[in-house]
Amino acid sequence: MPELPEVETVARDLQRLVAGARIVDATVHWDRTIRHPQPAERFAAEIGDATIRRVDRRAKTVLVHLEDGRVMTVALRMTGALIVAPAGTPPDPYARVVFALDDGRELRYRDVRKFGRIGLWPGGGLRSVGAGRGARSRRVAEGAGPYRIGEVFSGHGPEPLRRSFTVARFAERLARRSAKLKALLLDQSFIAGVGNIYADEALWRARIHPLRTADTLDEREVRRLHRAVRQVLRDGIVNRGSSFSDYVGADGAPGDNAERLAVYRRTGEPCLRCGRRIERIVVGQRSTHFCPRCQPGPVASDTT
DNA sequence: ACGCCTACCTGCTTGC
DNA sequence: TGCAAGCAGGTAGGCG
Repeated sequence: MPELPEVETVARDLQRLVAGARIVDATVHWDRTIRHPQPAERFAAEIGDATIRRVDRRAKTVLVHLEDGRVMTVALRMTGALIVAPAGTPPDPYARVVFALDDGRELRYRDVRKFGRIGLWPGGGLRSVGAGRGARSRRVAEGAGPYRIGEVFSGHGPEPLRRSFTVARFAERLARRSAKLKALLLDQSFIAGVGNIYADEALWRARIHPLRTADTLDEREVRRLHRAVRQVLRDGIVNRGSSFSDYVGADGAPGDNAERLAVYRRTGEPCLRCGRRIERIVVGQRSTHFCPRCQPGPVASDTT
């Protein structure tokens, strides 16, 4: 999907474009886009006539805060996009939910692959977006109904761009885990917002092999990885995100970051640091790109 | 805790 | 040209 930088770009665009606008109508073209607790049939009625106060982001989810305190969450997953269309823009066959605004514009949720989900939550208590198995088992353990706010939004790891995400905190979390770094960076309960593109980019930047396990990093490597994760995400935001096929900002324009990536989808091309050809392997069923020279292999002792 | 698998969807690219 | 296989930015959930 859109990863952290793409979602951040969309949220900032929306804040600029639709904060203060009123939603006067909503049309759901694909029911399953609407997740619990609002059945799709009721969603349009529930959201109708709501004014948008503010738009921001948590992990990879766009949060649309309404004046009455309720929050609409939009998880874009793989191909979701939120686009503000000026009045008179021709309909989009991939628009799954369309919000009519009071000034004639439309806020369109477009999603070719239909993986994305939109929720509408009561005010007060929305804190963080649930991720991983932990979130569900916690709900069960507490005996709460499914999707009670607070539980739904409780499973995410730290936001990597916050000041509270320190090297020390990262080091402590890494030391407790024996998983491969690539898999760990993709785990939203470990760190929020990193996806396949930025995981590969961060590891290349830190000069660490994707198959290294978390608890084998020394202090300097942890520091490099911490810096690298933050830097690739910040660069992504500055460049308005990485576009390959579907991702666009809320203004409908693709981002500029894809052409600046060092390894992602650059298999066989020269490493920007050393010239060696970039390799592609599969880790946890995900495409993984790295430079075999700059990012030396995890084990040298197997055969010796 | 972790790895592996399937499912959810559609469209584009690649290879025969 | 046609057609099938493989691939894609994410994540939930089941099993071992």
